Amino acid sequence: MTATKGDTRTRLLDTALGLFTVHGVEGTSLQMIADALGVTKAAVYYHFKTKDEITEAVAEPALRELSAILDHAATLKRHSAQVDYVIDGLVDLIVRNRMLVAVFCSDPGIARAVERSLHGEENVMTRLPAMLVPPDADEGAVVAAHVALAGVALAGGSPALMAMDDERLRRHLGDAVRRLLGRPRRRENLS
Amino acid sequence: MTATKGDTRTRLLDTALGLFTVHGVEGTSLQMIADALGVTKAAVYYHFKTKDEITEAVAEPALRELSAILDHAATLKRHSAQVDYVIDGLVDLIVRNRMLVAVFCSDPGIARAVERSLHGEENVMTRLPAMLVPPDADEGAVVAAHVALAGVALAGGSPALMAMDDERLRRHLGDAVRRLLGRPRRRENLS
DNA sequence: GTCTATACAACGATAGAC
DNA sequence: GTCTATCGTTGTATAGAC
Repeated sequence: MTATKGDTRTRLLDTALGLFTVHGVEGTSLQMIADALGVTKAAVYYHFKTKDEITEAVAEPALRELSAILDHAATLKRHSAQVDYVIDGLVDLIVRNRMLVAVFCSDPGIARAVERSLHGEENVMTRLPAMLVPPDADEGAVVAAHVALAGVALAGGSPALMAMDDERLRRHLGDAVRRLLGRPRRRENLS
Repeated sequence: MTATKGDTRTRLLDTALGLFTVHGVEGTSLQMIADALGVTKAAVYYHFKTKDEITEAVAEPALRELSAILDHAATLKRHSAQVDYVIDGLVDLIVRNRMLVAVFCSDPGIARAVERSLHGEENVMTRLPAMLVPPDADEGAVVAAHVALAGVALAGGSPALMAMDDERLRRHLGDAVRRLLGRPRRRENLS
């Protein structure tokens, strides 16, 4: 909203994300952000009332995208189509934001941000697993879904896999999730 | 070593773990630990030179156990036997330390501790995935192993699965990892 | 050896002047 | 919208009492 009002605010978020990826959220002080922007700590506080608000704002676009994926999946009729859509969307989202995911997965601040996530709706982190398991799923399937979600997020940001290019990582992660959920693998056109 | 020397030191670690599980590592100050023990901040500082040293010491027993599992697995001849042993041991270790895993997975301090992990040996976090994939594994298998490890650790500490009893969680997590690695499931005697 | 007292720089955060 | 000044608290550090 408010159209093109954010200039310094946008610069601030870009700078913060850059510093976060280098030093981590905890390792980045408001002073560092202010110095990098050429302003004072108090100037930063004008745009954001708290440090948590900054990390929240940095992560928001990705979370909003995830929420949109879930919303659209919910409109699909067949459950298998829903699962396919969510898997593809989630994997793509993670791969596209690798560094961001890597930084935020190992930081308690982002966990807080996700908990009271977007627009007060029901939490994204509870909608996700619920969407991946069929309505009549047994306990094992629920655990498998949690392993798949946690694993794909953390592995996607893993330093050991940073060298792999997006396309290959996307395919491998998708395969892993589908195997875990006991679903047939689709579109095996390449390789 | 040094036999039964640690009284306050042990109490301190117990207290710290308790506070960590409630407020998180970052949310627990040395002051809180000192107050809970009825001593001064400086007294805490006598036993540990830094806060990182405390989190490291709290996590050390579990990391040492994990290292022992890898050491013993390395002595087994068949690769499949190694994988089976590591999976069972890792899953059991995680389930037994659920809260600890949950707390430490979302904290950058523990990541630092794990990095320069135990006794200067080669890192546990690099030995683990290497042990799970066969020597001639393709790229997809490597990614799957990372997903399995990250997923089982994070899912094991997930609040959504806290209600599940140890035995069932252990079985489901083991099944998930084996399915992800494309291995046949063993000992399906119960259920 | 174990602790208290005290101090310090840096942190997140606030109030108010320009 | 940005500043200076200041607050309380944090992690870290030293000196010295018992």
